[in-house]
Amino acid sequence: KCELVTGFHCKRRCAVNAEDYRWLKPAVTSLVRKKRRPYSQTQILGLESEFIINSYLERGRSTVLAKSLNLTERQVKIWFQNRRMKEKRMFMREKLTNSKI
Amino acid sequence: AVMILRSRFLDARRKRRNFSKQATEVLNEYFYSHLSNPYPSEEAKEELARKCGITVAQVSNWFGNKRIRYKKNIGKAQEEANLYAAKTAAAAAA
DNA sequence: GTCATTTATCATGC
DNA sequence: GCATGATAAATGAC
Repeated sequence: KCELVTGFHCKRRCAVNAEDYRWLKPAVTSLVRKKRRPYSQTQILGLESEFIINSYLERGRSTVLAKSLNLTERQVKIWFQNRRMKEKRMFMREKLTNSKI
Repeated sequence: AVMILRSRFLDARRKRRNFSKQATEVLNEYFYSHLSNPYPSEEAKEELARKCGITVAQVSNWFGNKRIRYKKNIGKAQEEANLYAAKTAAAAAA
């Protein structure tokens, strides 16, 4: 049902529902999706300095951060999720380049 | 310390290099021969990465960019689509 | 929570 | 000057 409803494609998890050429159709979410807005240096710095302390948000911390950085709680939460993925990619890359040398 | 880690990560796109002609050829062949559902499995990605001499992540990046940019053109890229369609047809015939 | 994606943006190649 | 590869926000599946 996943991509029939959402227009999203996730091969690994939804291979059963992979309908031909559906990926060409505009995703339902793209009609409503919030446009990507790059964060300011001030916002990044605030988020990064918090991430240094701990990569997982403490309870209630997102509220404080969001207010001080003029972001929504959801944006702060998602930023930390993406940031953890970034950290993982950086680690994998480091490991890859080291093993090749 | 923050900026050091940051700048080191940004170096990846600062040091960006275009893929080889052969690598692009392999990726395009897969893309246009799976145009109905151009989402290679993890295994297929590894195979493509090995053939192209790039990383799996780079394969994922390429398909992500290819899908969105193909969809944006839709018609302008038909020449390329027909080219690779004919190529795979010729390969199948042989 | 992770993670494969979509989309816009960035930085570079040529 | 755009084409191209990589990254940054944002979404959805699980």
